[in-house]
Amino acid sequence: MSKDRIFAAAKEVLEREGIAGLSMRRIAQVSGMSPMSLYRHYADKDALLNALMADGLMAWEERTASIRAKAPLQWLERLFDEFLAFALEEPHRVEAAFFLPAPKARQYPGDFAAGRSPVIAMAVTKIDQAKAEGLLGDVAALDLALTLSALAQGLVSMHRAGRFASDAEFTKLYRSMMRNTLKSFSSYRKRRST
Amino acid sequence: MSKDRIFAAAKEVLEREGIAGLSMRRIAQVSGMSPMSLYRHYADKDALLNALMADGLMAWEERTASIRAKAPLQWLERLFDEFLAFALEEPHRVEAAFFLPAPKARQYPGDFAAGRSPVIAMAVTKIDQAKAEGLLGDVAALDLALTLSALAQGLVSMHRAGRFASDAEFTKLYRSMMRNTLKSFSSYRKRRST
DNA sequence: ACTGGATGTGTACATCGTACACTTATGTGT
DNA sequence: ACACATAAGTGTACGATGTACACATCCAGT
Repeated sequence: MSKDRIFAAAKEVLEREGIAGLSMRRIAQVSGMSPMSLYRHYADKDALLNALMADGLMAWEERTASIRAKAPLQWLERLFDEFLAFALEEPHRVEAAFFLPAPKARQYPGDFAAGRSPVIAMAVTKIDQAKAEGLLGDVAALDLALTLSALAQGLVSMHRAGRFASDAEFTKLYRSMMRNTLKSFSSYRKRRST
Repeated sequence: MSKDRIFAAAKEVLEREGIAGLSMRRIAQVSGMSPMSLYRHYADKDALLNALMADGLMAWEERTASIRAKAPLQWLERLFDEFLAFALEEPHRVEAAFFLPAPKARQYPGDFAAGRSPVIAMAVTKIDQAKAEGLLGDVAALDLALTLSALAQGLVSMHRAGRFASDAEFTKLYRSMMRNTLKSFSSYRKRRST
């Protein structure tokens, strides 16, 4: 199907020139078709971008699926390390998956509570597991999962906006922040702690 | 100076039609000048957007300056409540200030460590104060300030991307997350280097 | 009054998304 | 094998955008 050829071309352009380079005409050129032919397969540019977003999300889910860590807190650390790697290795993909205006994005709380995001669902499972083992204080699992996600995404969004002096600097900070935050929740008990 | 007229027009357009509506021609029309005359005062569109960003930042700094809370942790809570209010009341301004690709954005760690961001600097002061009062564990103040900022920004970026069912839902979650995170650091005591 | 820089403008071009009318390829029923 | 309907692909064109460039206008200092 030539729809695949178009999509492959879009991915190629995205990877090579970033989101800014993603014009219908450019994609058409790379795919070897005429610009208007894209519209036979995608309603409009947004539809194509949505497909790229879904693809980015899939790539992300595949990455997370390969995480092998039995201890729940370890798994969470690995998860966010993986997100960092994803952001550094395929920034355009991450951008498409997490930062593009996304009309069909999953919404909190409904979609997440219902487990429609496999990654968040897995994170929630791990958090519950950690709580059961007494490794985590009394926080709502979904809220904690979302907190960590928001933090990671916020850091990546800052990085993407040129807020860090270098990738190395960013990596160091991201790692330390995610770990500190996770740890701070580990020792957090609703009250009367210490 | 007609540069001011142009800038005022840009702000008006930003407020009324969002970033998407910000075209040179539209701004020119609102300012009552010809499109090309804008170039006499701003090198290009990016320069104008940069000015809008700086203005948004200024508005943010003014908002934070009005926070009256002597207890350091209270001040921090108020700070992030204010950020929420800013994001909900003037989303376009926030977008311009924090999410626009910003070539002259302040960078971590240099600019922040040097106190070039008044808000972060104040937050760091408050955190140190809280630490001195034994209200906070042993975390690097700047790192904590940045963690909280990243979290807030991540949440707002999710909201902006339509990830929450409603403003009310978002508000509830934002508040609870910021408070929980701050609280979790309050009782966090383990030692860890950056 | 003259002149030179500052300020404003009109025209034009490349690029973008995409509407629309058209041609060509493909598959189906007879 | 043929006719014909539908799918797939294309060429042309329009309106929007950023902005280069040559020109017009204005005003200060002589």
